[in-house]
Amino acid sequence: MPSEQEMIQQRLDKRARLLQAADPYPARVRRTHTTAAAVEAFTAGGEVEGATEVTVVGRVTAQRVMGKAAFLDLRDGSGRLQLHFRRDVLDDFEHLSLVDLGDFLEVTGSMFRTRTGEVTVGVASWRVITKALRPLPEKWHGLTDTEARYRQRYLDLIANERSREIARSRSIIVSAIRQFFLDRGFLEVETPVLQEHAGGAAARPFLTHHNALDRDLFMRISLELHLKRLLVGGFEKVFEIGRVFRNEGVSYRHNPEFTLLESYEAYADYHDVAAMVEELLGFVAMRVHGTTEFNHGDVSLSLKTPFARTTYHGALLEHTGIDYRQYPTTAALLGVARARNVPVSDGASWATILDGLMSTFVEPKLVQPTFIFDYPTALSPLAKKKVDDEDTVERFELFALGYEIANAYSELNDPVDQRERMEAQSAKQVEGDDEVEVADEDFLVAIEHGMPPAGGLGIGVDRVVQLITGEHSLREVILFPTMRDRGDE
RNA sequence: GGGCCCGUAGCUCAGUGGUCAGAGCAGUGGACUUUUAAUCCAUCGGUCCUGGGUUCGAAUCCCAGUGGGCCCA
Repeated sequence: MPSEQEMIQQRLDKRARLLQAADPYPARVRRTHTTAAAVEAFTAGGEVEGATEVTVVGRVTAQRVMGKAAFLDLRDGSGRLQLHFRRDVLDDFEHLSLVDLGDFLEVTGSMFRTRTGEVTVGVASWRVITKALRPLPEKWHGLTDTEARYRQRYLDLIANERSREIARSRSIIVSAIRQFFLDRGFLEVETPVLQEHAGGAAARPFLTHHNALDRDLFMRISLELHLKRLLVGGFEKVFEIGRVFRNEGVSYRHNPEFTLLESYEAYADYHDVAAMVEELLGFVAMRVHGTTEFNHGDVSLSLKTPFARTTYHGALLEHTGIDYRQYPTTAALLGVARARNVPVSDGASWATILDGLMSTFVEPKLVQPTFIFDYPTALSPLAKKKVDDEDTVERFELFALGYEIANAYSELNDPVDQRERMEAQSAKQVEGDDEVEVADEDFLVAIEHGMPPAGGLGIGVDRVVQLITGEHSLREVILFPTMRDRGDE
């Protein structure tokens, strides 16, 4: 019999023996203090031995048994507290042999300080409130196997304080973002995940099927087109924090589902949005770090306003010497890319090649937060063209630590222009490029009713968490990242 | 997409062609009434990721696959 099975069987036997005395999984437990509050109450009360009675609950994380006495460590959400069991005090002392690391206990007793100085509960009564059947990771080295940490995140959270800290930071970040927008009078909304067309971005969607309607539906790849419908409907400031799904590879940089924030503000333009993004990131950093300047390893990052600003054309010129306007045809630009050893897939469009140059030579250099303004029209079918230059649109992206954090436009609201550009994208799809914007007739009809001028914003929330926590891998900031099949079950 | 590294007990890891694959922690049995990585004695526990191949002999070498990580694009 495999040893893991043996250990489980031993614990099942203990569970059965516990059951003879009392249910080791009671529905109701008593708790007068968290472990942190118990220590606090003891010290606040002048550390008088026997004066502070507490009932605490938590998980057993260590056992030091010495014949007629035992010390156990109990951990709850607030911290850790030592328990002291004595045979001369407890008539059920022998039942401690039925307790394993990982079990949950409810313990009542009075606080004292041991001669080695540790605040401890002298246990007067106790019971098991959850019997665990499987062993936890090793107490000293914990769980380091990356794969196990992702696949069994609960074990990672038990074993690694850093993982708990990232999860807490993420929660603070998301609630800070929400508060930031609510404070500015934005309305938080929820729009459909299941859509007839997966629009608003260029990405492969997931396809699913509605049985009752006998109809194929796509999972959304962005929030954009429905939020814009709400601008048509008269809301002036809306935002959504939502999960989107892109049917692409998995790696430390990409997860097929990720969290996107989008906001739309009527009567604002992309410069207004840029100013708001600066404030937003500073606000979030203050909430987590208490400062806008912090270090990640040897990189010191400043989210202090204002961020650096450059243009798409200027940034590419600066980092590569390439003036892309000199290469207006696909063939010409392809020659430039090949000369620089940038791999280009067959049939790549002019816009795709240009994007490849940017992501190869410019983006990795952008460590401190940097706005890149004014993108080529061909890359941005939903952004408004510049007044004096129809090959360029009012769009910026924000980069930091070498990756994209935010993307924003002065939103295209001319329905005629919008229709032409969506149809041009659809034509590319017919040519075989499956990562293009899809024409959404229902959306076009909506904006034909009139969508006010607006500034729109998209921010990858997972990326913001990476930026603020300094985590290199997306899989560290997503609690349950998508993993491949282990293939053994 | 390409390159490199890794996968051995529940966990953390040794073991680079030669007896029956090891240690620590965890588990089990014993000693121990202020320990805290408790200590001491004894002991159980293995699909060496999977499948092929080379060899008298493979955890170890080779090939393929698979899962993970890192780097490059």
